Amino acid sequence: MASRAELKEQKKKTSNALIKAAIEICEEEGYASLSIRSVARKTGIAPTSFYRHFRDIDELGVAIVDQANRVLTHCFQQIRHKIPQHCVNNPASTERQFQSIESIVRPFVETFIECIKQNSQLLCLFFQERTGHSEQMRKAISEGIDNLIIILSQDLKCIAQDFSQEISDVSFIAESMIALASYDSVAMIIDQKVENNQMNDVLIKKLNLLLLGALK
Amino acid sequence: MASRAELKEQKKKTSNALIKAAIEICEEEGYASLSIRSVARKTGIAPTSFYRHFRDIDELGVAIVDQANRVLTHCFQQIRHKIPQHCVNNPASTERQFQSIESIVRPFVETFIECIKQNSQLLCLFFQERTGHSEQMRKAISEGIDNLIIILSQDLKCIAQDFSQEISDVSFIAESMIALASYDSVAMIIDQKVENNQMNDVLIKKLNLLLLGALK
DNA sequence: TGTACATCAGTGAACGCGCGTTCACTGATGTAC
DNA sequence: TGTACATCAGTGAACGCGCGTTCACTGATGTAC
Repeated sequence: MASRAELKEQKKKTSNALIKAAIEICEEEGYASLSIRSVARKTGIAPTSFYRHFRDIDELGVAIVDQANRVLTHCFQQIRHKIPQHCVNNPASTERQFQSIESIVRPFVETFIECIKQNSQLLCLFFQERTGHSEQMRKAISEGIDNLIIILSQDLKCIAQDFSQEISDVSFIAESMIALASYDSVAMIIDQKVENNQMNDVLIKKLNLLLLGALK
Repeated sequence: MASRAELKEQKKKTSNALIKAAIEICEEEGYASLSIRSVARKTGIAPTSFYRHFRDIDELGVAIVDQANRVLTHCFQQIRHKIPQHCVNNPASTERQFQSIESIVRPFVETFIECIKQNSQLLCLFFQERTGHSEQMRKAISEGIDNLIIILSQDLKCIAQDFSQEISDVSFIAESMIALASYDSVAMIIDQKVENNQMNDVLIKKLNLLLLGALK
């Protein structure tokens, strides 16, 4: 019935089930309350079976972070497609400048927030554990965010050329954008304040100001 | 020997000792790992004595947040004293504008980071638990940060007048400043990257850009 | 074709441990009469 | 001045519980000869 390959596939399924159960438990009780027994219980396997998949809870934590990294990388690729490669050629008026900035900020915020909503449990955990207690998770999260900064920086660089102004600190801007976006998003999810558009508008306003200073 | 008043004082001392011990444990193991027994052990009292001071761990958590709020409020009052009440009268040149912004950002960052260093355990916990699992703590922290935003907003308002430009979103700026500052600070403390001045410079750069966009 | 062995996800019993919480108690201080 | 009672921070024994981890096991699949 079950060939060796099918067995391997079954194992992968169980691993994924463990990850999914862990994310749900974290939402309810926080990562620190996550236990081998609780995640095994939720998955429907014996506690001892956990060790067939992960060495300990932190190794499972890193697997969760890896999944979040994949989701976020895909999100930032979507953002790239929605940002115009070149905004305005040497925009003269202040109005045109502001338009140009909106054309970056709005797609960024809307896509990011949408992604957060679609993966609220996963990404909330991701950003919370950036400063959590597990060193392995912190490391994996930090690398993931660095990767996002690189992606976003490239987008900003392209656009910065239009402003005929050197921007050496593009990665600072990208980092600030991600910091502000995640800062607000996590609070939103936890407090269940999913007052959709208001959230978007506030964040857009903040990032507009940031880029206005950076690109002017 | 010990009068009723002295007894009351002694109780206060024990409560403070519990708070201090709790902060230390949180640094080592995180707030979620904090237990009644561990904090009693570190304080040198019986586990059962804990209940003479706090109903449960979360009530102790709120007491810790209260202390952090006092420290931060004092910090922001110091910042107020270091920021010029009026920077430059209708600054004409871009250079003068930039100077004016630096005169806000630099004292803010230097005073804030100094305060974080002086109270690293306490404030790290404060900003980490902003999105933690205890609802009572989240509420107390949120109120504390709102208070800081109000203080900083008033400072910004005074200065904004010099730019002869209406700034309705001053509280957004204040919030962003605090968000970016805490975002970087907590990571710095946890990773023990206390590379003093580099940290300050990066944060000053970020906040300069933010205010440049906001005040220009 | 048959036999012996290897691999491997999953199991159930058992362990020792730290936890939160209860309970009745102590011993010092203050108060009522 | 003496006696009885109230208050209250701190104690130690005891409880039941969930935890991480160990161990020897099962039962199905694949492989060597």
